[in-house]
Amino acid sequence: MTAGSLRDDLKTLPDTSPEVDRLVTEIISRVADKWTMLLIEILTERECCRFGELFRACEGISQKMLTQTLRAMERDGLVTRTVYPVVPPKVEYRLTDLGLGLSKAFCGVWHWAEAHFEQIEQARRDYAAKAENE
Amino acid sequence: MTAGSLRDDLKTLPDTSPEVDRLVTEIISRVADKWTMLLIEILTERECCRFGELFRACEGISQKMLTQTLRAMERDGLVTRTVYPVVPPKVEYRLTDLGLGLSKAFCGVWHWAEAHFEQIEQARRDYAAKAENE
DNA sequence: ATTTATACTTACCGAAAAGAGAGTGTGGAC
DNA sequence: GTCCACACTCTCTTTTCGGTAAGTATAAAT
Repeated sequence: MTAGSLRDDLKTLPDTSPEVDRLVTEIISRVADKWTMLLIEILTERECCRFGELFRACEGISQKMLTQTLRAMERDGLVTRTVYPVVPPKVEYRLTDLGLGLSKAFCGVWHWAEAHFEQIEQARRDYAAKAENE
Repeated sequence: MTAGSLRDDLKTLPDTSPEVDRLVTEIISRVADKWTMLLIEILTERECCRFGELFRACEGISQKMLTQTLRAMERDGLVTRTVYPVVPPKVEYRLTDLGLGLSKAFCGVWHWAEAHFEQIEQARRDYAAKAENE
């Protein structure tokens, strides 16, 4: 496929109002951050997770960020948070249908990134090499 | 479609190594920011743009951010930057095939967001209302 | 001689995000 | 009585982000 024909395909997408554009952009950048995506991935695979489980699965995250990210996802209707009134506390998270839909939509980007990350790394090396020769 | 069957679909995706996971996550969060997405959209529509044109099309952006974002995109191989040695300077940007591929992959997310932003806003209202009653 | 156009680059500053690490509540095991 | 488990929550510090505004280079137009 050439750049030209691919672009023609893309051009046929429906135009949207600038207002919707802004909303959509805001939602995407809200949702397309590192931890949110990782959590969506984990919750897609595991169905239902406790806080500590997510904490261990999401290596590198701090408790603070995990709480914050989960709260934002709950607020946006992507996950449900179920608290069991027991001691020690037990809280379960799972994706809603909305969250699963997003997970599916992201698959395209995920696949693209998987298929092309070597190209990107090569581009970065080329760029660095070019910069060095100047 | 139920949550269960949708999840089953998603589960059939190939597993990837944690290393690739990290790379892919890094690339996506690199690429999924507000300005990069907007620029990809504009360049998908307009094919070829000068700096000033992008500056005007991307309302709200500062010159600094525009330069920075374009440089990052160039570094990642998403756009080409062509400098014409004339005065006043003339520089043209256009998406590479890699950039167009990303544009296409993001369409899915874009469509999802377009189709569901009202649901998200409703979820946010519900969440705010619930928080207020406590 | 001065202004204009273009595409930056640089310096500075405040705001916002994020990490580290300690603290909290409570019931049951020891 | 003490400790542990779990899911936070709070504070403090560091890092990063992003905006403003000024500066640069140069040829042509006035």
